[in-house]
Amino acid sequence: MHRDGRAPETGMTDDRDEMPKAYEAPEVEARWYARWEQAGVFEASHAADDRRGEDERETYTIAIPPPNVTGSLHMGHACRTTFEDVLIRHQRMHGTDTLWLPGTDHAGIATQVVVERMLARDGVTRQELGREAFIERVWQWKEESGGRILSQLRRMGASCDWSRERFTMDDMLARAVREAFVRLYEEGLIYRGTRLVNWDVKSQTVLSDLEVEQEEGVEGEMFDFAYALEDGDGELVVSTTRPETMLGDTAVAVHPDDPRYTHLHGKKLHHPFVDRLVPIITDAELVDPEFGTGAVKVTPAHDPNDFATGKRHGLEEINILNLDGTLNAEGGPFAGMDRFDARKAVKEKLAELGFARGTRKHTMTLPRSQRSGTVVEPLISTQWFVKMEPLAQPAIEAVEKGDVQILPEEWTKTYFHWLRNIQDWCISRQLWWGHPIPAWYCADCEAVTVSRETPTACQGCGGSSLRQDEDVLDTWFSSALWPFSTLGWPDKTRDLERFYPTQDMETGYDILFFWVARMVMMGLHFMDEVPFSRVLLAGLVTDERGEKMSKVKGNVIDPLDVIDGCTGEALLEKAQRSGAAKAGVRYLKETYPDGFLAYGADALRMTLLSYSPQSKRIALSIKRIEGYRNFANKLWNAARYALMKLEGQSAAATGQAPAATALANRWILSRLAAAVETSETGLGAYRLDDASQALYHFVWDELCDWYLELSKPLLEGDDEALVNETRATLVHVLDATLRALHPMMPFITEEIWQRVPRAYQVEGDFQTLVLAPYPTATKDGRVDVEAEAAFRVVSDFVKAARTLRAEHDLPRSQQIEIHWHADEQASAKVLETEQKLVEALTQSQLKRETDGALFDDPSQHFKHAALFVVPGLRAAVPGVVDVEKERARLERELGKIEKDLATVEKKLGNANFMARAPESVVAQEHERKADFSARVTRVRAALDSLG
RNA sequence: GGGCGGGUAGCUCAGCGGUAGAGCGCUGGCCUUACAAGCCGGACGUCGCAGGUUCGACCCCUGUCCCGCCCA
Repeated sequence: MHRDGRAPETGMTDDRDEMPKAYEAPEVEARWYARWEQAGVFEASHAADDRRGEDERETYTIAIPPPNVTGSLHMGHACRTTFEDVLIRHQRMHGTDTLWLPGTDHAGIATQVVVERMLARDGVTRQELGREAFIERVWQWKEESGGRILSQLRRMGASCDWSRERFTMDDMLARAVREAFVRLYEEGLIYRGTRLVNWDVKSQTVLSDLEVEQEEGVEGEMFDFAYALEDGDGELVVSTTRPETMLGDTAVAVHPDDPRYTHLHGKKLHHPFVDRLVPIITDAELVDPEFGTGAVKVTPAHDPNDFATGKRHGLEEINILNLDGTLNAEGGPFAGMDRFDARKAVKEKLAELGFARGTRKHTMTLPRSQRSGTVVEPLISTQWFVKMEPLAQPAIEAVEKGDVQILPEEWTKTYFHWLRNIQDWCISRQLWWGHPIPAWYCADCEAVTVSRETPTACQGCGGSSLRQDEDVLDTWFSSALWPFSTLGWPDKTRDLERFYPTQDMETGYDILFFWVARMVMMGLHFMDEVPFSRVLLAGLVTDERGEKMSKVKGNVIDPLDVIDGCTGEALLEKAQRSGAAKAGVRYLKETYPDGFLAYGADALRMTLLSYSPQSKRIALSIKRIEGYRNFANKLWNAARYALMKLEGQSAAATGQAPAATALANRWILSRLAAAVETSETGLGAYRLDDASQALYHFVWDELCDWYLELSKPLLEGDDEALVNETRATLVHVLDATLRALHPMMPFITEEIWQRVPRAYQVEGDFQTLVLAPYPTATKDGRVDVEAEAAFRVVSDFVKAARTLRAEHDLPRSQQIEIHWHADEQASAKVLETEQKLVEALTQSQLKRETDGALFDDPSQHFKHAALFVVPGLRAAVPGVVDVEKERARLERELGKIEKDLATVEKKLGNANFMARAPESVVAQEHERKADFSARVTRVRAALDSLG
């Protein structure tokens, strides 16, 4: 803050040439996206472009993981969007024809629920409205508010090709879905079957195995009850966590070798509520004699294990449930009751009849619907399935052969494991909103007609009373086709030809099965080619404690809140509105009492990039975002400085490293080369953390902390050639840095770049950084080993002098004299040449001493001198020292060096080490030993001479 | 029960056979005309525990204890 009470200079100005002292992200970011989009710079080549001549550019394509159309941006999206945008922008700047294809997913259940809820407010149910009108209504909703998330992606800076935006319910994609369904059906890979499926009672639809989540560690209750033997002689006690299912019991199983029950084999039990005899069967697979009573009730229609048992023994499957979770007529006296009420009633009734045998606590796993959260009921139903095994095999091979690479690699195992144990995929859903199943049933015969177009006649009997299947397809079925359906498949379009297969698929590991694996299968099946060559899996974004973000916990951080800022009150209000629990609200209040400042999209992007992709968890820390906001400000101010120095001068960036003779200029170009190199390697290997860190470190620690400071004395000098060279270097390094950083921080870099004087042009009329060439280590930087070594002499010297100043409380305002002596010619030369720079950075006058002996007994020659020793150099600052302080300082330093020396000596004294360690390692240790002992000698001499 | 990760500075996390790192936090000094959202310094680690391999282990192997996730 401004402590002198001056008015802040940070206000927005109309004049954009005026750069405010502090960077204002919201103001800048608001301006750029629309300009980019209008100029069409994000668009990939179109068919029309081909006619202008051969477009020989390589292509690079990412199909966006389509977010739910009902959704709004959360941190997971923000994270993926950033990663993808960085990859895309980077490729684009390399001149590649890049396509980032955006769109949304129709999200069957979620969307239907949203619209039903709206209808409920008007007191209407979807059933009252009717199917057609309801779907009409969903479309209307989609048009009005469905695209919110897409505008939020824009706010993140996502450089998608909006001219190719898709929606999984578009006609084009619907056609692809029908085509895929019919083909798979014709190939025998889609079939209709009666199976035990997962039923979501609340949403009233079947779910695939993947949509069922197992809630572990639930405190439940094990209930024991007895079945009376038919012949009236004794009973058999069974246990269950779901007493109501006993109404569907069609057997009780015991282990064939269990001596306790041998006498019961083949006997029958009397069912207390329904008119049925329940046989006692023996089954070694189902029954664990150690568990409970060793007798297991069997309900084939409502439990997967019992279902299998039923098949083995030819048991009757009795469904006791209605689709809404109430008991049907099979429930006898309990018919019509809700499943949970029935559970209670059954227990009570059994107790009444004297069959209850007690309860005990039992920890269990509950299957819950991923969508509605309700407990899923297994029940028997006729549904459509995809036969997975034949599809899975090629998908396994694709990864084995390396046609698809999964990163981080450890996920490969998980991928294989799932595909090798794959179950058939239930794809029908009892919803209204979704792709209708292209199957028709005949009123006159048993035949099913599956067809691309609405059929007029039954394929079986030729009759015309056809009724279409009322179900729709699992949303993931259409998503599985996404990489090619979005490009026009089944037509052989120009885009399909040019952009399929895509290169990278970047998404959260949580949908590796849901989506990634299925896309690989479908891509291989329909296109004969993998849909993408790399799968990049990102971790889960959690709060800073590492806990999953959830509305109830109140720890959801909305990306837009950290981008544009949000007050503490607004934050609390939002959390409460979306159903945060008390503890959640408290957490929020304590953790972010003041809400969030407007950190900007660039800062959020850099933050997300900084986390290692190896980690399964990204514990997002606001402090870290703040750090990158500060980084943006740093960059801004570095630019302000550079542009100020360049104002009115002719220096301009050429897109090429200028010739440089001065050490500082040579050094920064060499560091630039290193930074670009590291960044490029990171980008290529999907180590965006390494890439962003390299540039961050370059900008802050090298460009700002050293180069800009060094440039000050250089630019103030009177050697005109040197001044020009420095200006040229300054403008070039700034320009190259902005280009390097642009994929990560698109907004601020563009804003600055527009003001950088440039002598090169970007193709097209609109001069934008989006299309500027990405820097390379060889063109924009220049590796200069010699300069780096020389620079190390300067920086070691400067740092030692600064430390000395700090330790002796020598204020900056106090000029000091530094007498120095170099033991090596090289160091001496560097210090001589760079004397002015060193003097400027240390606020001192340097005096070279040619006689090294002076430093053997320094106090004889330098009165009250503070001393420092750096590799190859010794120095004394006379007249500043408190003898005791200096002694303490030197002793500390001596201690450190001696410790290092001891370690090295021990190593070199080890015969085994000398005999077996590689030569280079031994040589290195020798070198270190020489260095350490030289320094020890010198510091000792300094200490001794203190007297 | 099977599988996969993780346990490194106060916090969040990199590193992974040859001198333990970053950011934040802590701390001392600075309003130095690019930046106090900053500058110049400093302190802080038996790298979960126990064995083993190796000249040398935070890193490889074995066991073990915690924590998380996925699958049954």
